[in-house]
Amino acid sequence: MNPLTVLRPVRSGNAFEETVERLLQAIKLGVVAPGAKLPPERELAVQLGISRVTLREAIRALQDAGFLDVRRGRYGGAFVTYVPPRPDSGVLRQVVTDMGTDDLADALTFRMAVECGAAQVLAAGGLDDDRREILERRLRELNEAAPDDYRRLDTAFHLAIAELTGSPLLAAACADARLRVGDLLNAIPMLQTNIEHAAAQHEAIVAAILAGDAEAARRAVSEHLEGTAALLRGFLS
Amino acid sequence: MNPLTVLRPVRSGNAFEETVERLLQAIKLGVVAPGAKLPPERELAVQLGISRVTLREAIRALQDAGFLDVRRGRYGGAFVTYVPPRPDSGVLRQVVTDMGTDDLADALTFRMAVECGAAQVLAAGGLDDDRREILERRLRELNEAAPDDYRRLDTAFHLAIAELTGSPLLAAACADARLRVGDLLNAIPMLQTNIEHAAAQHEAIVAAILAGDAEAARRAVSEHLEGTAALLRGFLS
DNA sequence: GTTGATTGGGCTAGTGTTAGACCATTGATG
DNA sequence: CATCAATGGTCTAACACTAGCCCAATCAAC
Repeated sequence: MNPLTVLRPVRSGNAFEETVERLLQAIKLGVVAPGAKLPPERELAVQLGISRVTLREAIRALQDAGFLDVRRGRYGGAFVTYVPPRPDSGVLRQVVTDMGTDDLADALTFRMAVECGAAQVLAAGGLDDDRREILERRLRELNEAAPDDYRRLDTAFHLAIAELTGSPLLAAACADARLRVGDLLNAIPMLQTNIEHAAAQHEAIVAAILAGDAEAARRAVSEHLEGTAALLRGFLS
Repeated sequence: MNPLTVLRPVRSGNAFEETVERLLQAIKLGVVAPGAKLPPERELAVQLGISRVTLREAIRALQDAGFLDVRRGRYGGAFVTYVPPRPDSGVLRQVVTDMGTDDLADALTFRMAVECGAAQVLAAGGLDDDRREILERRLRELNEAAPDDYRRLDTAFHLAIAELTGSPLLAAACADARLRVGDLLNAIPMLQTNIEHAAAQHEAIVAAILAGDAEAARRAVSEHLEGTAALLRGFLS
């Protein structure tokens, strides 16, 4: 048992850096849509478990970097100005090289494991009617998505699988995995054939989960993610 | 997409508390065996990404609580004095109620997902000869374990599967999952039939991984963990 | 207009955390 | 028995972070 796995850093950085990273990824992932605003500072600071001062520094950094527009007064707030860049293979190559091959492989492996695990657990555990409906609604919304909303709703769909397991730890792990590949996914050009292919796979995933077939759910997610992973790995060679 | 999943706390507590928790679980899990010592403070502080002062406060707390014996001078250090209590269903009931049913279910679900995911990924990715040997050695050591070493080597075996994927993120997630159920596993009485049953399942897991059968690996881990989970859930009713 | 609720902006005092230096103790080695 | 390397013990100055408070701006409602 490698002690370095257990006795690993208890903190990944200072509170300011972690907060900037979190907010940035929330923005890039579309958790807060362009034009919408973040929760009020006082609320958000509580959610993130940090002081308002630290949160404000992070917001200030994102404002300076052009991701947010902060307005004072009632009905004010921190509004998202960032709009995802048009996917482009040049951008993708840049993002991949920025990330480093080791980190990329790590993130892809991690994502494969936790998302497959979540689908398996959800299928095996069974869903009540409310949860079935949520899952089906997410799928429907994704299928009807306008191109600009596709990434956001795709993320929402995948995260919903983890959230529906009822395990906050698992949901957090899947969210973290998604955050780590967020820039990559945003940079992948969306071809019509890819979208159709993905839609079929999404249907298969939902069908397997609703059928309570853990085996098939795992396999469907695995195949779905393998497509993305293979595409990204292609850029390493 | 639930914003609370993404905009969750960036810190789980202060550095001191997190460090105490980490060290305590490392001790309970047998990462540092009874009678052995922790790495020197200066090294350990770097590994944990904290200052020596904070680390020393944590070590002091564990010393006061009777888990460590700290000795000065060359060949000194912080020696583990803790020895796992004899498993006992009274202790188990206590641990389960202390933990709370929600946290327990969360931890078990999380563990099921990440360990199944790790086995699947490892089987699918294939192993070179060095890694095959490590996996086989862990299994052999576990099968030959004396009763007092069983838990420690069982943890080492399960963690090895995650570590062998080469994904630090995944290894960390599995270690975290294991830490969260560590107290529970330590409190489960080990019956001879259980050990034999577990041994057969461990063999099946390794066989599936070495055969590159992701499907079977996932299923074998799932069945293995389901046994423990069912036993623990029994204590909730 | 005036008001009032909501929101960001800023300040202060106190606590947590860090980096680095230096001291004290121990025990194997010569 | 003197030495010395390794280790825990302690101190300080600087920085990070927090809680709490009040101020300033905005705008819908009246």
